[in-house]
Amino acid sequence: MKHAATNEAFPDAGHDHGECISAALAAAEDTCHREGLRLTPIRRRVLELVWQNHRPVGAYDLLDQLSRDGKRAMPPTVYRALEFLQSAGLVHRIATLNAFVGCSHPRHVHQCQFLICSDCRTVVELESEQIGRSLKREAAALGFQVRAQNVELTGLCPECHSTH
Amino acid sequence: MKHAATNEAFPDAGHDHGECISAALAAAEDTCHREGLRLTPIRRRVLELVWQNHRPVGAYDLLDQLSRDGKRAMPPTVYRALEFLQSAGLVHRIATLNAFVGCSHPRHVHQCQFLICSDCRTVVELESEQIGRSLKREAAALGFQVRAQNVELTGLCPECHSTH
DNA sequence: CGAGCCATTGGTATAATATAACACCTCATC
DNA sequence: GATGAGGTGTTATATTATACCAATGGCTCG
Repeated sequence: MKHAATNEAFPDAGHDHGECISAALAAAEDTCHREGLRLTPIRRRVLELVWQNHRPVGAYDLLDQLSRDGKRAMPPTVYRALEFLQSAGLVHRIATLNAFVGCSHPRHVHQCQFLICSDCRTVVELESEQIGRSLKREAAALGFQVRAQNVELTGLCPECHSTH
Repeated sequence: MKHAATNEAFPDAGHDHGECISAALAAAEDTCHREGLRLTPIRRRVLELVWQNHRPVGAYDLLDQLSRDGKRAMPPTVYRALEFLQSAGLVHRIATLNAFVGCSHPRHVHQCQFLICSDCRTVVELESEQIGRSLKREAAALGFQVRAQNVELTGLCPECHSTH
């Protein structure tokens, strides 16, 4: 899941995205095997479609694309696959967009923060332990016990920022 | 907007919620007057309904309650009021719940983090400058320019935490 | 083997959330 | 008294998500 020559977090236009996809699928096989989960054809296909780029995809977009595969699919099919993939940590839901992206760090549990470019819609997963801990700490100071974090930052990615 | 004798952030069951509501409405009058915005009867009423408690309310719940006022309301009415209130900083949208809460600190612009109790559904607005800055800083390190932050932490509030 | 069980999928229907588009009204201003 | 902007009423529809039931397929355990 290398992006161009630099080690920028943001995928540049020229990166080999096929590599992103195959890495994601390999990691998924891996994870599911390790955890005794079943990466069935539908689930695998949905994951592949989610990874078609680094932008969040809506469930109904996925549905259309699945249908184009030949067998017309119904909403529950997609939502079930997405639910599985989410619970397996392979896909994240972007709540502010009602859409889904592939998880960039599927091989380990993590708390992450999303950087969402409002221009090109690219999403990058920031993985700051420090922020995760700060949030927990500040919440704990009020007696609140955090179970799940959803952090979504909207703004401009380097590319879109520089061209405006 | 005092909550009981202690200075806990979490409203306890016994707090005088009428005071929360009237404080919120007063602050709204204030803000709108200062900024040249019109707090029309509908908008005021929606704000009042949003403040009926410290839990997020869905747009269609608000709609029902508005309708109970006598004049049956249609979705755009509520959504328009909510949009106005959000842009005036008087109401926040909780994306993970598709629901709305009154803003606890309407008198100044701020970045906030939501603590959402998954048990009693109470939402508290944490207002940590430090976290806001950390997020910006870490994003900036990747060349990302943050424009909006949406931070939602789900877990157990002190009350629900202690009774389980 | 075969009975029972559970996870997965297929499918219908519907729920829940949100917006587009257009008509009308009111008020401020020119 | 025309004009224009902001607000509201209303109809229709788009978008996102789930409830529910039937059928299938693989699995274990006796």
